[in-house]
Amino acid sequence: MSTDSQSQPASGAPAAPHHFIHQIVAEHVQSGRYGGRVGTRFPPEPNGYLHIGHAKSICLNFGLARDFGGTCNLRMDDTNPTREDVEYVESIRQDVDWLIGGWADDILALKRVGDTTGAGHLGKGSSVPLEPFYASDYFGQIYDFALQLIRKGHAYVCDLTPEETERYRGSPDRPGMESPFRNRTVEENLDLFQRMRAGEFPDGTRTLRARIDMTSPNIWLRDPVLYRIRHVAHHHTGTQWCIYPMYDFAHCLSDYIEGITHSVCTLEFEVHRPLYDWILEHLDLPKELPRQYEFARLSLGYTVMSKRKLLQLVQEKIVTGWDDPRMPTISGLRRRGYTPHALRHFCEMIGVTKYNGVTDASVLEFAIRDDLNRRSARVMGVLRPLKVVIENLPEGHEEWLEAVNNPEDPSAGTRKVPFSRVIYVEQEDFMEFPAKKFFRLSPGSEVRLRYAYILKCVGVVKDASGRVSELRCTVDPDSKSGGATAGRKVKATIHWVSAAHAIEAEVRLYDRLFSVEQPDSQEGKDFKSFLNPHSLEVLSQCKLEPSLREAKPSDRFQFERLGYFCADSRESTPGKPVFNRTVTLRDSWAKEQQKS
RNA sequence: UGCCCGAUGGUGUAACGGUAGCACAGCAGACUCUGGAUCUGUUUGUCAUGGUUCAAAUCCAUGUCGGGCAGCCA
Repeated sequence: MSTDSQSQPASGAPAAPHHFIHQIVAEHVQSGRYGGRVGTRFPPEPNGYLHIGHAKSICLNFGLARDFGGTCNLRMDDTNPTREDVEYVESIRQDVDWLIGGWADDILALKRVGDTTGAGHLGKGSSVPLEPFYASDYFGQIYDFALQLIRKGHAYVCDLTPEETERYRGSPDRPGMESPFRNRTVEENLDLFQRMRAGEFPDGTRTLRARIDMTSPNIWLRDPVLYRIRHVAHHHTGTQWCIYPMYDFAHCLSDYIEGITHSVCTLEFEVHRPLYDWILEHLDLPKELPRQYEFARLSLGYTVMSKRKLLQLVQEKIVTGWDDPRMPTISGLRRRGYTPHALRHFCEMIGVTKYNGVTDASVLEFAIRDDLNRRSARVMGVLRPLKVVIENLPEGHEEWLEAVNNPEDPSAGTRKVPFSRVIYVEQEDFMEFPAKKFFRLSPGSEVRLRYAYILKCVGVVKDASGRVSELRCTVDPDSKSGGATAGRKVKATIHWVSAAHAIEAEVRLYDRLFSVEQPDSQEGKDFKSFLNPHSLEVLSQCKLEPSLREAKPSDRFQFERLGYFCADSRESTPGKPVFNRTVTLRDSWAKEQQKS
């Protein structure tokens, strides 16, 4: 199969532009490097939940493997037991499965439970129990590589304290100084390193360091630490180890062990690349070496993307958890009602470069609207009810009107909605003193009730405080949808719900979490001082059409004229639904209002 | 005053020495029983200065601006 045909979407839609990493891989495949094979990996550290920035990396790594008939390993980059946890590995597994499901699940490579060789198996349709790869599965092999480096004179045990190590390292514009322990004999280094492993020394007293160049302009080449002592249990390896390899040492070797060909990471690792190569090149490694390539991480407007900051929001209970629908986490977006398809399309739209830009939040909103418009069933629900009594309808009047489920998809069919003498309409669809260009209800004006009659406002009832509490209206009996004068034009159509038939439900309106586009790059100010106080609004007495009573958790709908909503995956139950607003519909009336 | 990387409309990107294109956003209009969707049109751009070349967003030089690097974090 040609790589070209594989990289074309099946639909015949124009191919996504090939970014620079895609081009590099294409050249390698063409020239037969790595035997024409492509192996990528997605290597999160299990110290937090995945966010939409990880989604970009997932789409990149799985997409590359998919385009070239390769595989992508899901690997836990778990070399620091003090901050990692199984809760996170489970959430990562779930989020990845959800995001790539139906798109690249046959690209996902896992490994046999308990296997530590780095051999992968495709996750889909496997008959043996599989689990993600773990860098910690290679601690044995990585330890042996460390011994090899020592024997070759390329690594030494250093007794400098952390503070001293920092001092000896120098600074970016000033060379470092060599450690007094740099010239120990191979035998002494071997002995000391083995005793480090045996647990003879307390935390922080010794490290294993690469012997490179303390005067290098690249700080990461100034005898970087390869191993540190940590007498703590590891979530995956238990108490087998009290020394743990650093990222730089473990990552390139994990890539090598798994047969990764293209190791794709974000820009901040660019300066680590010489070290990645140095380690692999100073070991006796028979297989072709993996290479590292870097791209710009995603920044998205009106949110933050660092795991540290997201963790802070969770711990300080500013949000309800990692899956709070306002969070940019994959689990939060899922709970908010985002689809995997929309997220993938978003990742395709933003591209892959080495430029650190900020992606406009409207791109994400477009992606989800575009997808939900095609797929979601339309229903009617009134968020802020205003009672309407239709005076020319008899008491007890009831009829069931036909409504279209999805104008974008005729196969979705139709349903019946109940109509009666007392209905609710949206408060904001009525203005006692209509603004310019306001086409909806006002005293004496007419609107179309969606799928029903043309309604005329003939009276306004106010409560003691002067607030409009009820509308008195009449209906044009010939104007029923499909009826004699159904074609009569009125300026607006509004949604409604029959009072007698409505179900009452809680609806949560979400808005951006922050009120400025870049909350974490405001000079001298904490990102939390830019939280949007209106990021969540809970409406408890919304009136919804009765078909929604049995909505199942995670069911998605378009509430006509309002937006897309999704039954909450945690708190919604059939019979008592709770809805989250995923995103509003585009609203040109709101825009019009903002102008004035 | 170290090293590495980057710079194309408001935003994100494409163009690989040969007509600066796409998407989002914006604006204007058409259509519409969702002020949705759809359709049409449209404003706005190669960081600067030199050089190479018949021809430069693209190659070279210098400068400017932005990002990254001094964890026993990843």
